[in-house]
Amino acid sequence: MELASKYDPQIVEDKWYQYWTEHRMFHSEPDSRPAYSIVIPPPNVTGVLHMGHMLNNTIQDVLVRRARMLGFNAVWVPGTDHASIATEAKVVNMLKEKGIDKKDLTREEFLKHAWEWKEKHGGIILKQLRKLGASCDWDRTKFTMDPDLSEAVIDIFVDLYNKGKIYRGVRMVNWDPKALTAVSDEEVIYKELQSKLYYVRYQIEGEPGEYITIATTRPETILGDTAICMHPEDERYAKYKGKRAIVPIVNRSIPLIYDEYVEREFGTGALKITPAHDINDYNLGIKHHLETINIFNDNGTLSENAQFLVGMDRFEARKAIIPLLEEAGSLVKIEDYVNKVGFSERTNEVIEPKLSLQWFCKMDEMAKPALEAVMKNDIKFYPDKFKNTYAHWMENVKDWCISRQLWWGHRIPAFYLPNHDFVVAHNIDEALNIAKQKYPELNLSKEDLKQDEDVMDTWFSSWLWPLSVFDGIRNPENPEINYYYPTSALITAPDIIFFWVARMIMAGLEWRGMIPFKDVYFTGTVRDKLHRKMSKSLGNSPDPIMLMEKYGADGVRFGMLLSSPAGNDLLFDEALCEQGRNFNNKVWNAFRLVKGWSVDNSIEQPLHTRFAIAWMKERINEVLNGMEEDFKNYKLSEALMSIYKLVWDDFCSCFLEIVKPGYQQPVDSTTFKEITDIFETLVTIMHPFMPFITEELWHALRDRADGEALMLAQMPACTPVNQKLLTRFASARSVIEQVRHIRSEKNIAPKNALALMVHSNKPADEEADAVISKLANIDNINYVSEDAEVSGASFIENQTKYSIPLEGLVNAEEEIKKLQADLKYTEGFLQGVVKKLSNERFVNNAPQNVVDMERKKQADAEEKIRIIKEQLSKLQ
RNA sequence: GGGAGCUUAGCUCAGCUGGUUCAGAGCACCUGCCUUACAAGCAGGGGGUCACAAGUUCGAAUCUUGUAGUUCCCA
Repeated sequence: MELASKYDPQIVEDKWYQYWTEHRMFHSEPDSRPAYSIVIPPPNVTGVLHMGHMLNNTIQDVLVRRARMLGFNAVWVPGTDHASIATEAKVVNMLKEKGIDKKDLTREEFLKHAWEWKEKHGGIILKQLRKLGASCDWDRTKFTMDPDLSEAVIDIFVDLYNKGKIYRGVRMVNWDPKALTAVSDEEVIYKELQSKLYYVRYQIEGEPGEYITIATTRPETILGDTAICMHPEDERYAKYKGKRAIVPIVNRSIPLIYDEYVEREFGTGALKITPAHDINDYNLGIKHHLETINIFNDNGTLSENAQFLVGMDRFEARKAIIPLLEEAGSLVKIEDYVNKVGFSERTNEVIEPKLSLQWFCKMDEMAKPALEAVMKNDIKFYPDKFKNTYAHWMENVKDWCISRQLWWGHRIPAFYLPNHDFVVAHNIDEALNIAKQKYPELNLSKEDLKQDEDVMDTWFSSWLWPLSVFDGIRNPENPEINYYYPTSALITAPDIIFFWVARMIMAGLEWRGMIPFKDVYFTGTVRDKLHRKMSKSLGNSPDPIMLMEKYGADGVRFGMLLSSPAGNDLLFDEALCEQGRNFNNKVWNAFRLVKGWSVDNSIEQPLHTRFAIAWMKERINEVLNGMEEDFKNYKLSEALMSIYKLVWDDFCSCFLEIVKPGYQQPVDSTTFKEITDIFETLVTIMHPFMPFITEELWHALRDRADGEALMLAQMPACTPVNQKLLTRFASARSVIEQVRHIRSEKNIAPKNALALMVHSNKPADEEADAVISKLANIDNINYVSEDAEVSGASFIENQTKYSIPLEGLVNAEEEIKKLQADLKYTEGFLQGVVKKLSNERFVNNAPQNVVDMERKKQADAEEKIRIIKEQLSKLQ
């Protein structure tokens, strides 16, 4: 069969993915082997594959595939989360397009639509992951709103409530006026904005002509002002103590208060206080018993309480209030100002601080052991710089607002009674029982109980993920959770360290008394060449599916991994995938070469081949040793690079060139078998990185039975490195390079054989010489005495002089020049070494081996100088 | 405003507890090659006063301090 000279991933990749899944090779069940488990950071069910997922999931797949090949019973649990806000928004939009308004639907009707949408459009991303080669155990696919996972979430809520760690209260929350729900602190993104600082004066009550001027970025909230605050030691305002001021436009009389919270240097040193619409003002309001006037509706328009501009959007109102202030003679001036404004992570709407009744989860107690687990390295972070970030957050952790004013999600299991009390229970029956016991006199029935309308934050189910996918909440003693938990590693992005990583650790410790994972690998952010984050709005993100079609999944995986050291941002460039594709092609062509050879049992194995095979095996062993270390430290890019060089530089450029038989000549059978073994070893090592092409070649190298697969093969073990063998070969290779260098310099074609003189009395290394002869195309290696005449180009390798007789091709003057330059350099080098050695303090203080090293350098340099001088004297 | 990190060849990065590579890799670049696996290739080559300044040391890319630039996190 004729093999194409270009590798085509398209015809290979789907075939093998199907093969793996048909034989259920990704599936895992607990058994006697050690477990290796990873749970996928569940992507948003509405999501489609983007470059961040590509990076993240490629890494997970590499780790899982490698673990499998190291003899672990490896499982990678896939799934999605229900993404309350995003999904609900999608469903609302879809309904809108159909002419249906969410307001006209009951909760049940809406949820029916939402589930339909989820079944039809949700989870595309999981299908896309297959294209990447992800070896997820698809039989275990989970969704955060599956019945079992949902039950676990309710259990946890009830448990925490009963422990007093969940409470309900009125607090200032981050309100998203577009999604019409509260969001947690972590879901607010602060951005710097160019805005304005408005200076407005308030008349002092009963003092005509006396004013206090404040500065604000939000003049529309003046309508809700209930105080003005100044620093108690600010002399400018001391005279107003006990007085009141008049709020412009609404003409409300408000107190002047004094608090050290105020920064005297900022603005005018006088601060207007709107307790309903700013967290700091809110705290001051509590402290000074101020009135709270909420002037906004939930959607961000002004309410009746504002009295003016009622119904107008807050940003419109900010403009519209200016003429009103001017009219009232209150506007002093407007300055440009840069400030930070919070935006909703999901909707990108400006967050409105809002007082509302929400459910909160207490964090401080749970945070303590979770912090300790990371600080004590029970859980290791890669890279460990994220420990700092983690510690800082954990030490300053605030209670978690877990209620969302949405329908899509886990409904809060709180049931309200006619007397305004409530009970928390797993279901309405249990709630009724509890309520009856508490209030026997009320004679309650189910109809009297009203369940809370809100759902929980999506992260309130995700934080249970490592436990709940193995049913570890409902059945804490089941064999699966006992076997797979704690998971081996978590691969995630640093931007969800608080959302998710920290809370999973808390949950693991709270409900299982055990950390949820041993290692956390933080990937970098995928950015474009201009260092910009990839985003839909910028349109700078390539479509991963298209990329895989263009370069092959293996090529893209290679490209993603190669330049993504842990925690470092990946500046994505298609050229990286191209490099991956080229590498695949290289491997493919190496296979074509070997495949094309005929085998002859009757011929002997040549000397150079024997040496090359011994060396190649040792090089592989060396790389395996290095990779073990790399994986221990999650240096995947370095592991991959070492394979890349092993395959390309050592195996293809060097090894195959040595063992390659002459044109249309056969190869001996011993060599052929050894080469096949080596090739097989190489694809085995490469497999976790490039599963498709390696599986294809593994099957092409030898006949395999149905059901056999490389992905189930064992990774070769490594042994201590035979450095001597490697050095011997490296020296031969260096001679080859120098001969080639001379060829290149003198324009001697590779096909013209040369003779090589070795000026040495040492015994010949026949194997090495055979290799040199083959690769440098030397037809004659002669050992001559050290001081024999040199009639051509020469070089020194490892204290030995080599020369190539080149009649008429060598210009003596040029040779002299080169030698003189070399001499000058070596003498300078020697001088430095001698200086060091003549420094008594160095000789006395430096460790013995360092001093010895310097002595050896000195001896080597002296010897080299001797050889060069000798050579020069002959030429001159 | 507070905190953390980063700054090594054109680009992206390695360089562990200071003393072998007189600083490494990949890509890019330059030169010569369509050599019968591969031009998605082969062979050869050039390129960095390790951000700057001071200090500790016999010796610093590696430790300390400061300066500048940059990224991220928190408020």
